Amino acid sequence: MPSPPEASHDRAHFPVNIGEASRLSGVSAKMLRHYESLALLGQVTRTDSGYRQYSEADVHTLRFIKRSRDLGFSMAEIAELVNLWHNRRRASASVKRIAQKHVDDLTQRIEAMQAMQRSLQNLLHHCHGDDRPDCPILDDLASA
Amino acid sequence: MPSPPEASHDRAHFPVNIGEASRLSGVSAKMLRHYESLALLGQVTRTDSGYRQYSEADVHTLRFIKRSRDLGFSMAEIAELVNLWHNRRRASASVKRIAQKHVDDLTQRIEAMQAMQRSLQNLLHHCHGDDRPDCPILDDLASA
DNA sequence: CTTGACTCTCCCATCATGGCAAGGTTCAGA
DNA sequence: TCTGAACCTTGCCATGATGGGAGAGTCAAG
Repeated sequence: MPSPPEASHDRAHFPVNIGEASRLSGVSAKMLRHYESLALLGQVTRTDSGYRQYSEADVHTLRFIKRSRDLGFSMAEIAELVNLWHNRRRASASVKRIAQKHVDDLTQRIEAMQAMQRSLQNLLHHCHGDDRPDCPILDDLASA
Repeated sequence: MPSPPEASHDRAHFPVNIGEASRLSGVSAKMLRHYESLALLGQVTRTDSGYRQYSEADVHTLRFIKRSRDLGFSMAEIAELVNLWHNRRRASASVKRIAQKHVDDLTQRIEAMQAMQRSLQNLLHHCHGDDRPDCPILDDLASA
């Protein structure tokens, strides 16, 4: 008879230890502890010997956090999003406001980087890049 | 007779203290000390009482650093660039290589951020953003 | 001499993440 | 039952570029 398999990549039986929660969520164990210290997961239960025990709901929340990080939200924003997610009386406008602000931040940062890129590509274009010392890139950095 | 004016925004007479070097270069005094600890400025001379004294050449180098930071180069890259700038036997290819790598880095980061932006704008588009709780943004974060 | 502006060094904080060390726990196999 | 591997714990330090502040010393003008 096959006893419960404990396999990492298979259906886990909950609650799970931190390593398994990490594998299931794609978040490193280090970050799991960190998120806990940021109070993103509420009370994480422990075994008698102190091991953290993650429920299926915890892992769900961790996946939510992971996805939010992948979209570039800061931990402060994610804390807000998780709260809204867990609050059935939220207004979708609150969520949209956070997301819109993040998009605006991204837009600004992208534009700043594109401006750098334009300047640099202009300089690159003028630098012959051989073994001679003359270099319009350095000239620009030194004088602009 | 007007004695030397020491004016911040006028022609300074060198060497200058850190505050004046900061104003002339646009780099904060805090960062001047930091750059010194990174050995970007060589030996900064001191008065008997320990005040730093910046030469005109130092301020020129600081402007170079400032401009490089504004273009997004890391301090490690800037250290290389400053060395090349001060080395008359440099090959412009060395400079171009650094700049090209930086442009490639920027390209990658911009693309990553644009990908985030596309996803987010798609989600924003579907969220009505009113006082009802239904929210496709949260749905996506929770399930994707 | 006093006062205010300036400077000095040192320490701490950011933000999300990784690494390491020293020690305790769990479980499977011999 | 013992042992070793694999796991977990806490705690500290590091990143990169920057800012803030404390406590003390310096300088120049009044």
